[in-house]
Amino acid sequence: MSIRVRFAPSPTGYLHLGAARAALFNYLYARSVGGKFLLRIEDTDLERSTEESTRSILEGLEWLGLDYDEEIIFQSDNAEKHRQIALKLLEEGKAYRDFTPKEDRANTNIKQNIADKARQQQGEKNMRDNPFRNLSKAESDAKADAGEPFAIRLKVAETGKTSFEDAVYGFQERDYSEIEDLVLLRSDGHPLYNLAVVCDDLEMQITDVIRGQDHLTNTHKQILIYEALGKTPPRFAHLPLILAPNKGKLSKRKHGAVVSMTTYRDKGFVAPAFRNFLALLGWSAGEEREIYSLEELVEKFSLEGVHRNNAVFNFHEADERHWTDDKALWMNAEYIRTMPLESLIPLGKNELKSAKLWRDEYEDDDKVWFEKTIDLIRQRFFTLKDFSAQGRAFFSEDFDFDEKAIEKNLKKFPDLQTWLPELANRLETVEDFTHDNLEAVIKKFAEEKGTKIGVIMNGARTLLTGLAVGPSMLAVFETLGKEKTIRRLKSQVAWNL
RNA sequence: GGCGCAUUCGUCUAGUGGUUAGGACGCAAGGUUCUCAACCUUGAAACAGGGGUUCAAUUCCCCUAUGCGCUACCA
Repeated sequence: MSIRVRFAPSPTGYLHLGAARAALFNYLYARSVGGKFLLRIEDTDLERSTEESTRSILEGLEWLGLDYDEEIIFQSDNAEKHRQIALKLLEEGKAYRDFTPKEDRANTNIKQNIADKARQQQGEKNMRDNPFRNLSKAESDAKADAGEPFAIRLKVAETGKTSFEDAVYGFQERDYSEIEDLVLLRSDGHPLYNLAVVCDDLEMQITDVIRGQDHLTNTHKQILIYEALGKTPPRFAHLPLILAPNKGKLSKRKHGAVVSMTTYRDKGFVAPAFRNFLALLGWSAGEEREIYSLEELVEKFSLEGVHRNNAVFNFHEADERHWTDDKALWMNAEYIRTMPLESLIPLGKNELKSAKLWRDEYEDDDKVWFEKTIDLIRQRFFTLKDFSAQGRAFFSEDFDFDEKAIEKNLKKFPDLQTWLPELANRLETVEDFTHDNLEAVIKKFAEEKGTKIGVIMNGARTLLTGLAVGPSMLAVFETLGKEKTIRRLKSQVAWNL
């Protein structure tokens, strides 16, 4: 049977880091073995699920280039089937009705409550002490017929243990005494997660379940359901978690935008770069290398290469320069300056468009110029945003002057206020406005003025680009062209700021 | 509290019963340069602790510590 895996997010927010990586690993695994990568939206939590989230998740997957096979399954569509299956288990005596009134839980600190409760009743807990567990069928039916509300619980055997071989964590075993009679169907008739997952995975013919390690212990419960259903469980592979810098849980609520896929898209990340980064969080090919194309990841990926220990996503909230993981930032810059120019062009276009700097000539009469310019300035950029920010002066006359640059490169050398317009006149005479010719003229000019060439160049840089940093000035002159170069050198705007 | 999982530089990680414990990011210093990146060179930086097993343990076993997860009529 061919391999079938699924990514099954619940639509309660945007696609976050951990989920994205789970999706990526599923995708890589499926592609590497020639299997199918399916998508299932687990929207059974009606209160928290939103269509907006679903859309956001799909966008995130699309951005990462993780295309799925077949139709998307919405778990809520299958609720009735799940209910029937629970009823069937009840019928077969593998589950029972629990008439215990539903406990109202305050949703805050719920985990804490559970732990506290467990602490109080330590030693005396018995997972099989439900008074309705051994009710006769007649009695149970009678109560149900009388309209008493009930949940359906799986009847877990008194003794024994479940076990499975996890592809990442190895052999796992759990004693039945550690597993409660889990609820399959709520008293309001809604199927619960563990039941729904098992039913859907069965229906979708999933062969390998690859998901976060937070489900490792849930797996035992699910195996119990598979057994009750008389089905063979799929193979399981659990992934280590991605933690916050304090090694705590990385959460949407606490960490916000830094864990959202859309943030990276909107902040100018190149999708293949971020995907590459994500792949290396919890997996390695066992070689000293970090740049991998999607094809290479597919080729190299294996579950054996997945780690068992959690990874820290190392960002610094307070530090603007290190707002997200340094390695992600570095990788993005690496991609921007080394990816094939033709792949970068559309991304640059996109960025300029959204900054309202795009002109159609860039694809037409000025195509060559545009591509050359992108190629020139990409060398020192970290994100696509830089094309419209630091790169603005190349595409627009309307750019800002950096105060520090003015101070450092212009005002510190007052002579430049007359020299640079003078240089402009000199450049006017240059017929062939290219690197070598410009260099000769400027060198000579600097010598005449008895100043270092750097003073001239940096002053010019600030007048031409508004910045203190940037590409080699000879390249900038050439790229901007004679007319703009001369105009900007003569402009007194910066001097008056 | 119970159960489970984990533990190599700050972070991502490689690795082996005998290694100068390797790489990457970040950081620092130097070189190069018209600036800043890039690039090159160099540097600081790790096997959680304690017991075993062994001629030898970072590697195998146990314990402790720490972290994380699960322990819901959430997913």
